[in-house]
Amino acid sequence: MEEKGAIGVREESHDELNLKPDSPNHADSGNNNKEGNIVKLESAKAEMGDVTEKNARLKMMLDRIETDCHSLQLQFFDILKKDQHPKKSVPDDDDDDDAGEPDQLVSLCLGRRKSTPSSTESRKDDRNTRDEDDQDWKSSLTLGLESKLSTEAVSDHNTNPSSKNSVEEITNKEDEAGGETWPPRKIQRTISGGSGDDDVNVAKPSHVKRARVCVRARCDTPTMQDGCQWRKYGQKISKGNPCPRAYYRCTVAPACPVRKQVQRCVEDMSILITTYEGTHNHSLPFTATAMASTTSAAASMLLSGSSTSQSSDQLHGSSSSFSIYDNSRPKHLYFPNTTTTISSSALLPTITLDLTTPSLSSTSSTHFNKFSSIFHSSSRFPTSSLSFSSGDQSNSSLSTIWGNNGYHSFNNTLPYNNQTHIGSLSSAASQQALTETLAKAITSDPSFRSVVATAISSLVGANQGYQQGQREAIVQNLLQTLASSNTLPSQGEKEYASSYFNGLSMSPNSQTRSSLVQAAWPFSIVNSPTSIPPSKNKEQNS
DNA sequence: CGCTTTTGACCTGCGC
DNA sequence: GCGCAGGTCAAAAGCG
Repeated sequence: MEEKGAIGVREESHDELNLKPDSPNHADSGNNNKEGNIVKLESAKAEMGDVTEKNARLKMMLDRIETDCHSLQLQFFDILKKDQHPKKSVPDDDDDDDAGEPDQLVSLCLGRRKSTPSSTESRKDDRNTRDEDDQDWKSSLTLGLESKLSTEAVSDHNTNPSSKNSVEEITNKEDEAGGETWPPRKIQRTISGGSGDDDVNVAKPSHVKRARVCVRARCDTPTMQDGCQWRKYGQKISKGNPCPRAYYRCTVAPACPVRKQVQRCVEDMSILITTYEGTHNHSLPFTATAMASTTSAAASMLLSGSSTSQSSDQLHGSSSSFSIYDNSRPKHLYFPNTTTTISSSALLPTITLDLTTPSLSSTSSTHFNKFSSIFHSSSRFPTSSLSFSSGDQSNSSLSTIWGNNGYHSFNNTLPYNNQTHIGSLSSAASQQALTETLAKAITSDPSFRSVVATAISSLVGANQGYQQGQREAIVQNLLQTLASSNTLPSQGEKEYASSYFNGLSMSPNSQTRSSLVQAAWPFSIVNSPTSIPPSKNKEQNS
């Protein structure tokens, strides 16, 4: 983790400090310098002691966090397991979830449910090779920020070896498989069974190579500005939508395998549906990492959710994680008012982040109102419901995080997922409860942490004009504070966290933005200090 | 001239 | 097997 890295750096600096008195400059200086250096040495020693102490504390905290994380995952899994047995249907589950699909929908609702086109794209799959698919799918579920995922998913790794696939590993896999960073044809042949092709045999047969993250957002421009450079390589009119679907590939690096599809929503032309696919094999500018981390977090939620299948295959045995393959009733985590849908159109599992909820258009709404999700899955991947819906009465622990009105939970409303409870607690109590719950979620789920970090980062950058370093520091401090509130329940820290969210939400700038989506989400990078000049974004011209 | 976009052709998978 | 739809390729055109 980052703390470990910091520790290493600090220790190195100690060695340097110890050597300094022997430097030539030191020898040439007089008594004053000598005394000064002695003082410096003393202060350095004192600092060293401080740092050592801090390191020890950090290590202890890290251990605690990991322990808590593991136990929370176990608890979470138990809860989900219990939920499997009772009634199957979720009261407020929309028809679009269940109507057309055989009972294998995954509803991972992070807020208000909304029907999304992707749900209609879902297809069936009753393949016998599900176990292999599971592994391949999982190995493909990381998108974007490799460092984040690889470091933050430590707890995941502890319980789920299959989730260890970092982006690099995935990229290497792809490279090994075909010598190409993106061999779609080969993949397709592999997926389809590919019995005939010799060169395909290198790759393990599977029909899933990566996850897709679909982002629905209101956007006036032809494409969303996510900080990356894209080159359009195709355009198609898809059935049922008069608006053409444009195909882009990342051009930041020559061999970057990441692609995206952009299409207007047929129901609301102001909504842009962007589907990201693949993993960047290069470093990204901060503006791009915001989106990358968002998509990677979403994908990694999918990853963590699928980390242990409870399907009949029992491939991965038992573990502390839940599985979206699990043919159980919907599981609920909760993000306010962003609709996230997991589906499996064609060959790829897809998560849809819907940022177009009604609250988006309200200038009085808070940022986190735009951050709700539904994970909705269907079809091809025998899946269980993993729902973050606010309306479900049987939510998991994480579903208590955001509250029905999203960020309002941070802002003096009840942090309960259950709608019927909204507003039934006093603000102080709700803030405290919320903060504790949030802390648990952050410490227990690296993916969630990543999502929160991304959201906060975007808010900080967009609304307060911080530079990148400041932004990252703020985010880390905030997350650390929130995480600490779970194990070190300082009221001051909790208040800080709550007030911080209040501050973010009440930023006057955010309400004057022409696009609330952009102000509230990584897309706000357009106006952030580190954003890429418009001229760089060729996609604008598409 | 080099890069990007456009666009028709082609390939593949799926459903009937 | 056939047709349809999604996705990609690659030559031609456009642009700075």
